[in-house]
Amino acid sequence: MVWFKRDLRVYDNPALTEAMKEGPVIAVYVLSHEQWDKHDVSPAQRALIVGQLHSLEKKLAELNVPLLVKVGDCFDSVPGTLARLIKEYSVTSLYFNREYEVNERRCESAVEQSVKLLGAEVFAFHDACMVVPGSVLSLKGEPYKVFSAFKKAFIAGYGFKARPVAYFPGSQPVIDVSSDLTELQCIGYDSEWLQQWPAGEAEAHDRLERFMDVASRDYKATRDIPGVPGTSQLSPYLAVGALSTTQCMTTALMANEGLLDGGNEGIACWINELIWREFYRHVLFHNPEVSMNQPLKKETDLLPWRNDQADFQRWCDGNTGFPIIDAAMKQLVTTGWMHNRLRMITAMFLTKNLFIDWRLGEQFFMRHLVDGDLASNNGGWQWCASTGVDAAPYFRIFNPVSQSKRFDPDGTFIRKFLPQLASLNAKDIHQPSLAQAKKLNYPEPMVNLSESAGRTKLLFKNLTQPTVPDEVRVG
DNA sequence: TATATGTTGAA
DNA sequence: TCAACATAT
Repeated sequence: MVWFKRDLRVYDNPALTEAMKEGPVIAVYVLSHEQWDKHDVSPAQRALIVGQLHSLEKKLAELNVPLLVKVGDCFDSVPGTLARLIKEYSVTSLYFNREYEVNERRCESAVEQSVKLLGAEVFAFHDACMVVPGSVLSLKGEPYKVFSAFKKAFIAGYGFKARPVAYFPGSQPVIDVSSDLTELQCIGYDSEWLQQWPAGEAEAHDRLERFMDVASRDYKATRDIPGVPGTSQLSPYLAVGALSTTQCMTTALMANEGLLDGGNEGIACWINELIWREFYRHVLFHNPEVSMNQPLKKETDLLPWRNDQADFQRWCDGNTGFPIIDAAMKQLVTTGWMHNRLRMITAMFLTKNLFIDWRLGEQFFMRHLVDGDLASNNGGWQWCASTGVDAAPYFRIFNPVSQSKRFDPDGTFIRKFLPQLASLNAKDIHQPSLAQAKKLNYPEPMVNLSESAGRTKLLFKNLTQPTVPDEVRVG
């Protein structure tokens, strides 16, 4: 039996390939609303998972592998559900790919125990990383805390550490079990999202192929411009496992003469992003705090993060009075996705200008992102909040207006998501005057950027060097 | 994956 | 006047 999780694909799926070597296989997927709620899985991602399960059922059927979808109450019900199936179908061994989040690891251990008690064997594989997490260590045997050092070691070891692409399994003889997705039919989800983010491995592969063309020409120049669709947009497919990072890297390497660094500028730049994803997954593997709402830099939890509901709501709703922020938040809520440059700008604004707890922003993103992934989302937020490993230095605070002028120079992106500002010229659109704002019924800026950034710098500075600030020192 | 501010020197 | 550069946060 193969237990599917966030690896909803038949190509490059080590657990599936290995299981099918040994004998007749049935596939199972267990889901629960409560677990989705607890992990803040967005409606967009729920739809993509449901769609992907339907698509997976068809792909597996071509291999004569039946898929059983079981709906349980929560994580705790997973071992029992699997145990029931193991008894019902006289299963002798369970195959699955590992996950590294704390809850997922606990769940896997519980499953392993209960399966072994039944006398069945367990075979676990790695599919979510390009190299096994825990295998990229410094000479002192410690995990890397700085991306550039991690990248160097990752590249140096890639040749002998990289997980090979799992070969495509041949179909098995027809067995006397048929697919059963009836419990999946009862799962409520909003199928509208599937229009924007169609499910299916074929869709993911198409997008990868199309992107490689664009990447090699324009990625370096356009990847930071939210008004241009210059990024791969593959993250939703990576998040549900319709595609693996190994497949992405293999494709990129083929287009770059096997070079992990250098060669084609655009492709090398994208490979760098794939390594960031890998880095954050390794960081999550080594640091359980990532899965437990705690900062990697412990001392930053002493910062007096504000818990201002009204201000937080304005950020969520895109009513901050800063066009680039507001347009970005509209993009998130309406499309389930936000451009990476904008994720940094909005996160930096929430944490450094509004000084609101990064965890509120992290959760809001998870609740709306179709590509929500704990490791990547938490990594990005802790980078922006300066609470993580290799985080942005606390004094390097983005100015949303400067960023807007630099990365959305003619206001194309702002105009798309804030049509009320469409009439403003390229100069004014980044920061409408009070008169323009009033006329267009657009909110005034909710904070003074330099004052708020200055306060945050001071709070961080006092955290690391606790001294009386100059301003209140006498003499 | 920064920004604000101040200095310098060419025009 | 302003680009180029240095520097502090």
